[in-house]
Amino acid sequence: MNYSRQRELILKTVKESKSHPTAQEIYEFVKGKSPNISLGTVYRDLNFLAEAGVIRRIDVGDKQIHFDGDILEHCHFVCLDCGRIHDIERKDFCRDENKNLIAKGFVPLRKDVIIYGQCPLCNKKEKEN
Amino acid sequence: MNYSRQRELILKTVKESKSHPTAQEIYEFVKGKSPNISLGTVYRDLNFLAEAGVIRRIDVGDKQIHFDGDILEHCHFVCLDCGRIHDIERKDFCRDENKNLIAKGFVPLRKDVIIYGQCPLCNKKEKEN
DNA sequence: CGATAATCAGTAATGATTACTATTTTGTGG
DNA sequence: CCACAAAATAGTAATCATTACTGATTATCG
Repeated sequence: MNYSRQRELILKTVKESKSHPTAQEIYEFVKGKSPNISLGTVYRDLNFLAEAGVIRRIDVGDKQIHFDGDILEHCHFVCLDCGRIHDIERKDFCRDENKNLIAKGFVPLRKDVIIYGQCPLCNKKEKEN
Repeated sequence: MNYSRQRELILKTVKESKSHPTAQEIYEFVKGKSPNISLGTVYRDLNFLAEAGVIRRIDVGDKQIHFDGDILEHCHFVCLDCGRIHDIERKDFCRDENKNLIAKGFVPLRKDVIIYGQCPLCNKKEKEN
């Protein structure tokens, strides 16, 4: 039991892209291969795939959600000038963090680390039921 | 030269809050002290203060921007059940990361690290001009 | 005071995302 | 091969946080 034709196309597009595209950008690309695809379908399928864990959502605070086909652990560097999202390897981030980045020409200014999961209160509640 | 009365009130509200409130929540709170304040003013002043670096924006992907009066380096833990944003100390995050968190009852599932700054290309361009 | 700039309230506009509905596609069991 | 139920889709309308705009108000500083 595989994904539908459209969903497969959207998945392939995200997986093959290196640019962390938005839903709109993915829509514009897949329209070339499946001209009457709808934007709603792109959103629905992207959410489906993200929920299934085969792609990853990236929220960098530029009003649009970006998508990443690489679900292996890595960080992102967002350029405040051009807006591009660069992939950062784990080893270039933790321990002497900025050193490696700066050596590659990046100028890090600010960092956001967000962990998602279940908080102690909700975990306790769940265990009790 | 200080901030205006409204701006001061909004700053104080964010600084004294521990709950990482949204613009709407801040608006509702300050309305109690300055009843005819406008939502637009709250947004404008929050953006002004964030731009000035005295408060911090947090984008956790729940459609609303949250604000944090604590600008010292720390991470955030977002509960996928209740949506609450918990502060995480730096030392509880890096090195044996999850160990400390789990010991406190957190169940970490996913982590997003985003670094903001200038990318090598834009830095090069800037230097050339 | 008085001119000038900053700030504001209130409301309208924006734009990414989601919801909805009628139609089409798909898969399954006979 | 076919009928039929479930899933997916196109196209459009609705949502809703945020921003833009406008005319009025307030602060600043000579």
